[in-house]
Amino acid sequence: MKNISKEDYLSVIFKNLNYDGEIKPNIIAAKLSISNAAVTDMLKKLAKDGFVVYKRYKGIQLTEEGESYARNMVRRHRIWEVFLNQVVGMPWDKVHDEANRLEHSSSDDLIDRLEVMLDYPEYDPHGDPIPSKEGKLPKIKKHRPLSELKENETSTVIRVNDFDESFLKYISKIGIKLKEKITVKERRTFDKSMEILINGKPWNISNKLAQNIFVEMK
Amino acid sequence: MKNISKEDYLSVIFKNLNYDGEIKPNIIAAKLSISNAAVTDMLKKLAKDGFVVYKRYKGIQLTEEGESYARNMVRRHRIWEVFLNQVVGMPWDKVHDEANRLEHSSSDDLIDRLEVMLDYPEYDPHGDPIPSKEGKLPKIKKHRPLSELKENETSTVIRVNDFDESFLKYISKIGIKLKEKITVKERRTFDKSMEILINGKPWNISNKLAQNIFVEMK
DNA sequence: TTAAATTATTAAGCATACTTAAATTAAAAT
DNA sequence: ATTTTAATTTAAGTATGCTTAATAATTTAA
Ligand SMILES: [Mn+2]
Ligand SMILES: [Mn+2]
Ligand SMILES: [Mn+2]
Ligand SMILES: [Mn+2]
Repeated sequence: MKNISKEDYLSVIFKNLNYDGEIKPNIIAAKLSISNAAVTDMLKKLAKDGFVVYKRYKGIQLTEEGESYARNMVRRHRIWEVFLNQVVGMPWDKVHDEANRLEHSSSDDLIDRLEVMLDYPEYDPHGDPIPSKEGKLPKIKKHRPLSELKENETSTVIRVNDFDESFLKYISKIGIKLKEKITVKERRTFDKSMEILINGKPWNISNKLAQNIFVEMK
Repeated sequence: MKNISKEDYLSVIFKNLNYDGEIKPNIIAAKLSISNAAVTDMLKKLAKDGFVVYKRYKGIQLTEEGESYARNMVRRHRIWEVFLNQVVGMPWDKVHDEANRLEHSSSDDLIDRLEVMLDYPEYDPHGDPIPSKEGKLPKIKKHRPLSELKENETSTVIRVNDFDESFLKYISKIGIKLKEKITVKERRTFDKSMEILINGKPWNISNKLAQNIFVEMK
């Protein structure tokens, strides 16, 4: 293939399939910030290429080929993120955007070399699992958004959403990182904001922030 | 800018300017393997963008902005090559193609980080000089193609053309690398092929091969 | 210095990946 | 069950970066 747009469509589809393995066009459009019409267009092409199953007005599915292509894109993305973070020393709030471009520009050979250098990492800097060359995903602990914790519950951060630089920058600043313990001290019904304890220090965070941080579900 | 095509045009123009700082469209077309018509088209766009000076039927020049953009592209390319070769362990015959894609997909910040990691390298794996962030090129020794050496002359390889994988693979195989000494034992007028000595071993090489290897001019 | 060859430009057309607007279908609300 | 809203598709159009064919200008050779 080798087509940045198509690769981005496949990644978005793969990462947003529902429990039936389907996705609706408007979700794709929203994630890619393009019109629904453009998505319809592209879905027809992807179907002709054999990457998706497309029937008008029905949920979109990935074919086996589409899924494996998409999974490989996710692999590329996350291996780049680990590499940029661990080897190049780029902060975790910068690696996602950089990887979003590099993922389309590297040979499988390069990705494999990076993986070896990194000694086969299983998770990216934000806690997302990295598919192996064979397409297998490592197990990831059950988790839920921090926003769902009850008052006085404590849990451990195991994943954060990685697509917004300023979000990551801010949570780093207040001491949130992977494996960090967080306690919810107070939940406010009015705006769902909460007071949390990190390293003994109290912070007020919005519901939207809490929705993008994921903690262990024991 | 951020446009792969335009970046490639600027690189090719920069690397192929004649001594008057000009280049003709057909050279660009040949280097990019596209039609002359496409080049005329794009030159108009690049002129409108302020990157080149374009007057119908005249030699093309880079503006100051165009030159600095192009120089930075060359910098990106060569830093990637060094990184891939030295850090990732990719052989020198593979790094050019990989860098040709990565050069368009990396932030200046990433390039600068790679440069620091590599401790400000001055030459790429093929002996080409790397422009500094400020656009300065390190001095490179005077050199000439191996094909111009006289019989029984010996000289040191300081640069090789990097755009053909099989060429690089072959010359590696027969022991040619940077800083290697080569002696010309015999030159044949018929096809300009020559017998050379590398590490005491004799090899027959074609004129075309010899034209792509550059040795010190003392 | 004229003719021939080469190079450059224009013109028309194509594929890709978008857009907005209008029409159609499906889903949700009453 | 009907209406309203939302999602999807179709249609028409745009910008980009190419193509080939025809034309024009320049360069080279005779
Ligand atoms: Mn990411
Ligand atoms: Mn990530
Ligand atoms: Mn190169
Ligand atoms: Mn090189």
